[in-house]
Amino acid sequence: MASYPLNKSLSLRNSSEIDVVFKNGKKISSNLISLHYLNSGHPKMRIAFSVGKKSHKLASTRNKLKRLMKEAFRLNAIDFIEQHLCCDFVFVYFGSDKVNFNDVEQSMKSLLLSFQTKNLS
RNA sequence: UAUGUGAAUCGUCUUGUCGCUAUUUAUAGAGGAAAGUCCGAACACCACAGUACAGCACAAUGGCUAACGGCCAUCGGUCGAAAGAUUAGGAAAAGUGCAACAGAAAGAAUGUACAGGUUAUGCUGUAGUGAAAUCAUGUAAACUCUGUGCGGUGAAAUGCCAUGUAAACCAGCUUAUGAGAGUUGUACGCUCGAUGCUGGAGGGUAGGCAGCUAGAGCAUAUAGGUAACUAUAUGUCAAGAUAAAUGACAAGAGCUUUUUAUAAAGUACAGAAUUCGGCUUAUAGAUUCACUGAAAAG
Repeated sequence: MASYPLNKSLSLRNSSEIDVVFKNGKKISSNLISLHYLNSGHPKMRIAFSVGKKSHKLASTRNKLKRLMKEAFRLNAIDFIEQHLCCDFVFVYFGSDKVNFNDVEQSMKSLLLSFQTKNLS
């Protein structure tokens, strides 16, 4: 199974830029995850993952959910990355604490699909 | 033996595929609590830290430690049949406050009954309530007193680089006879000192590097000590991220529960953020050692 590496250069790190995405960007959501995105004019696309502190109090569960999202994105986003979009993406998880990887992956797939169709039309 | 008590340890593992972070490109990569941020330090800056008051903490005796409000030992109190557990354990003849219920009354009080005594009252004794009833007593996890200790801030410290017209503009006040600033609550003292303070209107940054992982380090052995702990020798280097790496999937094994040897379900608490020593709280399950001998059973 081929997949695309997801390293430090692709991640969106600056907190103020993430705030900008939340404020001015558009939003799509599936059953577990929502995606905020903004055409930023930055040469590379950049991605961040976020889990709310209010809904998930323990740091370890937040950590786990972020990793699950990351993995789901990494395994399913090959076509997505090859388009070389100049966008910033922020994925926000709002589901419950107890999920397995398959659920997250399904949700991520449907989210990416809906983004594609919206973007093409 | 079960049960009980105490101390200590572990807290899933292996293989494959795909990935993440660091850099030496080959290796390494989350805990016993990484948590709470409750104490004590290292380190940094402010007079390498001053004085007085205020404030805070602690409190049997002896020891350990870099230090402590921590730990160890012993004595006393309380609980337990025992092994053991637990203990904010100085002072009430300096003063103030408080003392449920009961009781006339818990101190600006002194009632009732009986007896004694007296001309009579005051007075004396006994009874009853209560933990305590008259030179009161108890209480300091009430104020207080005594003794001892304590300067502040906290890696968002601090230093350097970059960016920004940034010492821009307007009004008022003040000023080397000292404005004002400096990290102790107040007063003093000390240091710096005109690039000052207040208001208005307007604009911009909030990024990087160091600090940042060799340390009161870890393991083993020997010696001293009842112990906490200390000394010596040998070996060893073991995460360094910053919207924050340490992951996902598949297969197998282990453990627990249910069950019919198949099989099914479960496998805690929880995620480093400058670094150490403690305390407190959360925790499925497993292991080892020492000790006790009440009731009940053999």
